[in-house]
Formats: sequence, structure tokens, C-alpha cells
Amino acid sequence: MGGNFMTIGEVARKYGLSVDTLRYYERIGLIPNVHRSESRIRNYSDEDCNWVEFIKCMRNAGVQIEALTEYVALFQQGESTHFERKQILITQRDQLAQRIAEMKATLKRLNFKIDNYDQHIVPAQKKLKKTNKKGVLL
Amino acid sequence: MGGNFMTIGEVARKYGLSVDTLRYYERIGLIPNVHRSESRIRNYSDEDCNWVEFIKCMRNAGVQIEALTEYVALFQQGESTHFERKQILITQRDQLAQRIAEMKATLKRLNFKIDNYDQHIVPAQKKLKKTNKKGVLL
DNA sequence: CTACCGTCTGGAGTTGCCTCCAAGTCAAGC
DNA sequence: GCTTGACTTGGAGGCAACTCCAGACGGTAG
Repeated sequence: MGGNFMTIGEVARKYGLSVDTLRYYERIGLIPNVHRSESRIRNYSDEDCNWVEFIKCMRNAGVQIEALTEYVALFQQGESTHFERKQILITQRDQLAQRIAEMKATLKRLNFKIDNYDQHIVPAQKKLKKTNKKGVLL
Repeated sequence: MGGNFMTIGEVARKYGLSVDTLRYYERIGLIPNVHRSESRIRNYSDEDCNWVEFIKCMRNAGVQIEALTEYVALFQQGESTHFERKQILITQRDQLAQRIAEMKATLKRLNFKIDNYDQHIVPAQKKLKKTNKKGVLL
């Protein structure tokens, strides 16, 4: 176990979050309480860092803060919350899969539009308006 | 061409947006100005509806309003903006592809965690903490 | 004619998620 | 011992994207 215990500034740099965001996440229960030194300064352990990295990843994928705070709270309540936690993960997984599917469809659509621009299929705005009527291009 | 010209309420119902959102989108230039009746009431044509549907799709995929307003403004300026418009689409397409890639990775991670919950690989919180140290689970 | 529903406008309020600030404490270097 | 820089707190501020509201107008049904 290497260089344990980092300051909030180091953690912020490591994970590309601001110190304000890290404190905010802790305050709202998105990260379990971080240990402190005698003089009340936060000392992030490896485990704390793992939480930060996990939360950052989930937030980045659009998982709502509320679901994550709930998960963290249940985690801290121990093994009895095993099932509930799993359900949260499944719900979030399904929502994420749904969003990915929608975004893939939109990606296709964008690629299609770009191809049309490339091929100069749309030489004038009037013609463009006409194709709109078919609900295909814009 | 079937039932042309819908009221804002009909369009809202058709596309699952609120009338407030539709008016908001028009006000900020996200949808070209919609034609009005003599009594100033909005009358959405098929083309207007196509814009609404397009914008809804793009917003749903996380494309920023700013990029879309710029695209709409260029579109209204005519064919001379062909290249600029294409560039916007390409930028947005690339950003979207990036987000999808990240989300897919997060989806994998969630599935992995759920599998672990299923297999009861994590029977107690202490053990869970141990696996955290390897940066694998949380 | 009146009631009612949907629309109109401009502007204020809300939500989610940070981000910034003032005022103070602490450890280290000069 | 004083300055510097990173940390502390509670609370205010900010931004994107809506969402709601008051007050007015229009068309239709009874």
C-alpha cells in the first residue's frame, strides 16, 4: 500500500475535480466522511480515493446525485442493505443503458446528416425545406 | 400532406414537451419563428414540427442548446453557411461519440458490480473494504 | 351574454449542481 | 515572529434549462 493519505488539493488534482466539489460531495453524503488530522484537515485514504473515483465516474455518466447518496448511505449501514443497494445499481444500470441506446440513435442521425452535407445532396435551402417535408433531413 | 398546422398544445402533446418549453425554445432561437394566425396564435406547420422533433432528439442526447441555436441561426442565413453548419454537426457528433464511449465503460462497470452482488462474492463489509484497496470494487 | 378553455406576453421562480467568498486556523520556510 | 499558502467553515452566488404565474385576449358552447 503506497502513498496513503492525501490532502484535498492532491485528490482534486488527481481526479480533476475542484476542492469545492470534493467538499460539496462530502457534505451532501456523496462520499463517506473523510478522516481528519488532529487539526481538522481532511486526509484522504485509498478507500476515500476509490469513492471519489467511483462517484466521479458515475456522475460523468449522468447518474443522479440522489441515487448515489442513497447508495452511499446504504453502504454505510452495512451488509443488511445488500439487496437494496443491488436494486439501486440495477435501476441505474438500466437507465444508463436506455440513455446509451437513445444517444446511439442520435449519433446515427448526426452521421447521416453529415454524410448528406458531404455529398452536397443539399445544394440549396429551398430543396432542403422540401426534404424536410419527408421528415428526413433538416 | 395531412393535418397541417397544429396549435402549441397539440405539438406539446405530440412530442412530450410542455407548451412553456416550446415557447422558451422559440424565444431563445432554438426553433425558427413559428407562423401565427391573425390573432397572433402559433400555428405549427409540418416543417416547424420537424424542427421541434429534431431539437428534442438532440437535447435528449445532451447536445448543448448553444450549439443548436447557432445551427438554427446559420440555417436561416441560407446556403452560404453550409460549411459552418457541417462543422457544428461534426463537433457535436464527436462529442456525442465521446460521451457514449464513456457511458459504455461505466455501464460495463455497473454490470460488473451487479454481478458481484449476485454471486455474493461480497459477503461482508470488511471484505468489501479489502477489495476496494485493489481499486476493483466498491 | 357569459363562462370557459386555450392561447398570449414579460418576468419571476425553481431545480440541479456546483462555485465562490469572507473570515479564520494551521504548518512550514525565511 | 512574520509571511505564505493550503486548509477550514457556513453561506451566498451562479449557470443552464426550464417552469410557473399574472393579467389579458380569442374563439366557442350553452
